[in-house]
Amino acid sequence: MNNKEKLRKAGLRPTKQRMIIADILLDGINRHFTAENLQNEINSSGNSMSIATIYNCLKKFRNCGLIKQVESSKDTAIFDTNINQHHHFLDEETGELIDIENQEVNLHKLPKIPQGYRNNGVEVLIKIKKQI
Amino acid sequence: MNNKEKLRKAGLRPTKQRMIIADILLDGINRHFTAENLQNEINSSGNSMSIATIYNCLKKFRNCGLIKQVESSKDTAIFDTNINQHHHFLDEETGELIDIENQEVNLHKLPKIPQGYRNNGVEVLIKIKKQI
DNA sequence: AAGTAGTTTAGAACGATTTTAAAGTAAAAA
DNA sequence: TTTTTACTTTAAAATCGTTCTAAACTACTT
Repeated sequence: MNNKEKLRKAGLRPTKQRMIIADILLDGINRHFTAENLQNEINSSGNSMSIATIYNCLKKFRNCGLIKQVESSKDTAIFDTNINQHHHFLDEETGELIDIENQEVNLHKLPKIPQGYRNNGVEVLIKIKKQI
Repeated sequence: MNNKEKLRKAGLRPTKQRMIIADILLDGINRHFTAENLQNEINSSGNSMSIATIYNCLKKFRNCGLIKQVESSKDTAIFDTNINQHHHFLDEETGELIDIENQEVNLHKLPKIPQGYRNNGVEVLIKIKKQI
């Protein structure tokens, strides 16, 4: 399925700007990035667009499940092109994130989901620190 | 150990402002809060201080391990008085966090920590969604 | 071809957090 | 003690990521 079809399927009108972003993000390669990182990639690709459009697009893509947003207490939002359930190492000092494939973690026992809720995904974060 | 001793032990000068905050936070009760929540509690206790002091103090307390900061992509930093390793349910729609005791989760298999790093704590986040 | 609903844009606005630099305070030294 | 020193607090300004605004534009439908 090409990117135009992916956007249509997600209910998003495939505008010029969204296609530029889709061509960068939806290439099957897993990566973490911020809105600013993406803006730089857009510019390097010879295109340009308003930062508001980039934020709008990231929010739409995320809400449609085309990308994920990583849970992180950094001051800048971090997005992830890996939309499969997976986990992360986090170096809290640098903010660096490293993917952990889902099968690398075995969650043997999980607590009961609170009454009236359903499980919507599990994320394991292993905080790591550089050894001296 | 009283709060003055706790601050001293953490290498923090027990100033009037830090004692006010310690008296609110270090009472052994587990809770999640933002800087603004804390300011409201300070005000309700008949005290007051600059918001800059509150942020400075939260950062110092966190760096000393007296409190934790929760990994969350919300736009407001969330702190946690529960400093033991534990986990959370997160309702992504409301931002509500619910504690999960460490023994409620059994991490059977963990990936190898990257070369040159050491494990600095594991946090499991179970995202939950209200059922319709 | 015309209509309409959704999208992009630059720039203003926003809100959480940090910085500034001056005044204040706790601890250490004399 | 008193003096000195280093640390802390403060209000206000600044910063920075992100969102809003409202006007211009564009994709799709009729």
